[in-house]
Amino acid sequence: MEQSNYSKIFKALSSEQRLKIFLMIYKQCCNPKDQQGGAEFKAEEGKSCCPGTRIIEKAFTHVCDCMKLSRSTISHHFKELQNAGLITCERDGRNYRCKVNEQAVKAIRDFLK
Amino acid sequence: MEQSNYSKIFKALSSEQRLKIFLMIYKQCCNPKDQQGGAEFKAEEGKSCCPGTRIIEKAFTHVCDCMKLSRSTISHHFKELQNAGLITCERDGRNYRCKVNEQAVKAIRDFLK
DNA sequence: CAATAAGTTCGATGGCCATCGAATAATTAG
DNA sequence: CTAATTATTCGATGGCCATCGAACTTATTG
Repeated sequence: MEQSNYSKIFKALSSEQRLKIFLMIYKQCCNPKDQQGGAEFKAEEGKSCCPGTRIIEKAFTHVCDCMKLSRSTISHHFKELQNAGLITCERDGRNYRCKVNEQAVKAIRDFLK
Repeated sequence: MEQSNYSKIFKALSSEQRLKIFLMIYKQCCNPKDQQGGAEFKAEEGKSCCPGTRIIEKAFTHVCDCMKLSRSTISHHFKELQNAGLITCERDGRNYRCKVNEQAVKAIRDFLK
């Protein structure tokens, strides 16, 4: 991965609020046992597959419930995370379905290797 | 390491120019074989120790030679990298002696583990 | 259809930040 | 001491960005 892509990823994670949002999603995707109380913030039965591609239903709504930011700001942060390639989101009716992008996770892990 | 420290590190690396400076120093410290032509950008004989704590002499000057930025801007970037805990610098007379902070490198490697 | 719910888009705002050149300080060489 | 070299500090500037509320769109429910 090129330097400019890394700086995009790091820029996306340089906002403390956005980092928090990303880690909420990441932990649900990759370490479902580590969730801190947010019992509902969990992939639905039958919607998850292998670790790392677990799909989060109603991600937007749950993030809104957990943070003191306006919905428009959170919408903006989701967009930035998508633009940096960190997450992928789909609309499902009125709701959001989203997952962490494994390629980006691998890139972060390979940085400084 | 706490989330707010991670966002500081990522903020420091979110500027493309600053990322480039950090990687120049990092590669000299940790992978001296990987240098791209900058033959002079190398720890002096007898000044280096174990990998990861290799000391870079005249880092500031060499970075200035390699980048199209004013010296004042580069000075600013060095300060930001220090504030984020990524590098440590000392003055040695008129020159700069600097090295990568292993603790920060470890933190980056442990992110998403 | 009407009402509610979920996200998006827009415009404004305040603040931070990358960059520069100039002035300054500190050190070394002649 | 003087001149040259090296890096810092300062003030200005232009641009980007996090945040908000309001208006809007789309989808669901009754």
